[in-house]
Amino acid sequence: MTRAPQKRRLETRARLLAVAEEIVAEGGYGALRAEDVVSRAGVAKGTLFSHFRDMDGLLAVLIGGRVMTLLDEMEQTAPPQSPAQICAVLAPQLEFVGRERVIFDILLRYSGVTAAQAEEVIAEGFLRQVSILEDWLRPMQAAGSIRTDQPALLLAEGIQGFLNHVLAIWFCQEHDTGDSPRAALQPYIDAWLVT
Amino acid sequence: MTRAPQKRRLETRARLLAVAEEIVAEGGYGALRAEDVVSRAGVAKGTLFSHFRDMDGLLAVLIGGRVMTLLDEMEQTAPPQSPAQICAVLAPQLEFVGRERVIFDILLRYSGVTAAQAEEVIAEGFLRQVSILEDWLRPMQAAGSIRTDQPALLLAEGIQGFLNHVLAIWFCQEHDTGDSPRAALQPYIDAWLVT
DNA sequence: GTTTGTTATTGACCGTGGTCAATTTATTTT
DNA sequence: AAAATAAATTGACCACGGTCAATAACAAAC
Repeated sequence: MTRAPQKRRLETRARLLAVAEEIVAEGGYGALRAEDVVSRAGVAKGTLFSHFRDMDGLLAVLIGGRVMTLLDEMEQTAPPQSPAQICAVLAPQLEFVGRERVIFDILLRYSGVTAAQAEEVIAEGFLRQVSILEDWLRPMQAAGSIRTDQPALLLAEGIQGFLNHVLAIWFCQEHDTGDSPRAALQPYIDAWLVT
Repeated sequence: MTRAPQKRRLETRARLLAVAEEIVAEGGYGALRAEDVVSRAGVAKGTLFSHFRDMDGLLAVLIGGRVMTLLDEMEQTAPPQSPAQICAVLAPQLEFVGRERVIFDILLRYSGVTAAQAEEVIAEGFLRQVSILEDWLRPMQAAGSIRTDQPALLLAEGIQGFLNHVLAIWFCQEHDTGDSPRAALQPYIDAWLVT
């Protein structure tokens, strides 16, 4: 039987997260150093790693939070009615993840971690994204604007796959090319949802 | 004007690679330590990093070699005639990459590095895979066994995307479930290539 | 063979992530 | 309130990847 954490611990954790966000705001996720976090937060190094398994764990929490916000916003937009609109709605996420390679890495790594372990916001986020997509696709199927020969779930998961695919490519070509990941996404979605 | 490397350098490089392969054979890619490599190879640490940018660079060469072998084998099999056969032919690759997360990570990271920089076997491998797939899909399109409304190139690239997708999922669920990544791949390929 | 210039290797050194026995702080028991 | 138990924090310590000025090995020029 594990006890509830004491107030002090929650405060420490909050301070660590706040400081981390601050550092990220200044220099991006790639600039996050353990030493910096603990010194700014006024705690010892060990404390950080008693709150988060490792730096990736901390990153996962930070990034997971952002993802959740993005999903909230996504959920509140009007449901898209066509493949093109789906791409449009997904654009903010692509933009966010496309910003830094670390984000992409962390997302991929934590995307399916059994959410049994606390703080795995990311896994939850992925599931949520699929179910949001699914909820959009089903009406479109009913309206006959996309294919109906496959379950909406599979189509939704496939879209997620394509998202990762274009992002992977995006990070490889050192984005000197003017085209955005979103532009790359379009043809896949079109072909995938085709009537 | 850069000169050709001297014999000694080539020998050192060969020794480093040989030793690295040896260590990998013993404990997997995850067990590869710089210290071990250099001590077994009888060189100083700096030498290793004068031959390879970093550990990932070394891994990329090792893994790239394997991938190339797999592609060679894939190229020599009889061209598949159906989506199911495509999955079957891709199985060895899934099996290899699915073995260790590091493999997947490295592949993803180096998959599109401008092959201008030498030793980027992996980027080459990805392009090769797409073109092999493309060469298989075109006859299938001609035979009418798969969809013809999309260019073979896009279909090939999509397949690559699904490969990565199922692998990503595979690594998340800590593969305690009995199902292989290959089984997960099938429905996507079927839906993607559907007539 | 000696000098000069280039390539290859060296290894002490540093930055950073992560650990863990010891210590301090809080909570419960008597 | 004092003693006993548990939670939270500490910081010296280690492992490992990676750097770079110094040095050795080699090749070319004389």
